[in-house]
Amino acid sequence: MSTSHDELRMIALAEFARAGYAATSLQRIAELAGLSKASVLYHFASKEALLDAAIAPALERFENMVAKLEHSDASASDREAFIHDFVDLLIRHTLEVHMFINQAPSLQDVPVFDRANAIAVRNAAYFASTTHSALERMRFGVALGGAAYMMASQHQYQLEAAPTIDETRAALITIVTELLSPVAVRSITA
Amino acid sequence: MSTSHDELRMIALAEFARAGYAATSLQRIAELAGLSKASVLYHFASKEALLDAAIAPALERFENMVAKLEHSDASASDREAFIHDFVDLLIRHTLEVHMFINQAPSLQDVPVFDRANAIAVRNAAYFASTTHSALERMRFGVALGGAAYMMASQHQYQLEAAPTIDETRAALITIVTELLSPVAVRSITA
DNA sequence: TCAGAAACTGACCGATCGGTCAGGTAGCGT
DNA sequence: ACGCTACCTGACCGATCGGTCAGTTTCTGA
Repeated sequence: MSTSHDELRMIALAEFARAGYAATSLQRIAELAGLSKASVLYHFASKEALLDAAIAPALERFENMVAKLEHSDASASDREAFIHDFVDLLIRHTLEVHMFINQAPSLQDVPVFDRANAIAVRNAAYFASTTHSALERMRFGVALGGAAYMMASQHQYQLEAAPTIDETRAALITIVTELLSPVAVRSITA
Repeated sequence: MSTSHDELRMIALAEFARAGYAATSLQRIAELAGLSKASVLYHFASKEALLDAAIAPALERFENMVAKLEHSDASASDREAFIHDFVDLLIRHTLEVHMFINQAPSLQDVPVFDRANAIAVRNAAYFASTTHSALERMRFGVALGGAAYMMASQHQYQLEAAPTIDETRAALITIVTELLSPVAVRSITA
């Protein structure tokens, strides 16, 4: 039925992520979909509504993850489960993550990005609350931010051999687990 | 003499970083500087030239760092020196880093961002060449990307106690050093 | 003092933006 | 065959964009 509707959502997401929300015109999306600009605005009330529809599903998933984490008993297995969910989110919603990493600050006035920012902050606040060490907090930030940035920007750094999805997933889980281990014994060789 | 010139460069950098290059109009920059739009274009031939002037210094510094690293003998002390330089760059040129992290993909057609991307890729290529492990490569990416993302986005995650510059520097150096240690012994507690 | 350079400005240009609207067209249940 | 609805369109709107230009003010060095 609403194939155009879904198609537009997917096209818009890809183009918003590739070229940026502000730099992507409705005209451009219409061309990519083989429609007129007026048709795009028939399916979505505004450009902002289109953005909302494009990233809301991933956003809700992230919201649920954080909510689950906040209501957990802070056990190691809960944290482990979160890491798996988080990495899975990065892999399955790379475009949305790309958008958030690369455009969130510029789009503070767009409501759906406000929501995304709020959840990211809640997530950061949860991890920050589990330690009093500034170093530890920074480690959390580098872990989650770095993993997200890595997925979002992977393509522009890939030289030859691109790792498979499974390799990527395994590596990210390993690295994030290392950095998020609250009292890990870390032996560093200079 | 050219106080307006430098002032415009700094204002533009701050606003480009805060709101995004595409979303920042020359009119807006002119207002912030207390000048007319035409005056802005008197000092800089175009909006793009203004962007170039704003981020070129940081870019050249990064270029020199990578060049030095490439011509080093790959000793541990060279890598250590690079890490210090890199973290220092993140701290001293936070706005430019912010711009690169958050807007590089959207601005591929702007020459100066092409240059920045090219250097980042060269940097990634150097570290990738020092190992055959996909996990190790990913660790490098998370370390450098995560540290940069952390500095660029720190402010939106800061809840109450903001760490001092020195704390931030020390923490970042520690974390990046850990992740970049090629054959580090890593003991992880589950 | 005065000429020329540097700094600055308002008015204007074509292009493009997001969004509106009146109307056309295709499919479908009856 | 009919009417209703969903889908789609070209033409148009006001606003804003980056950039140009002719002309004015301000600064400066001889």
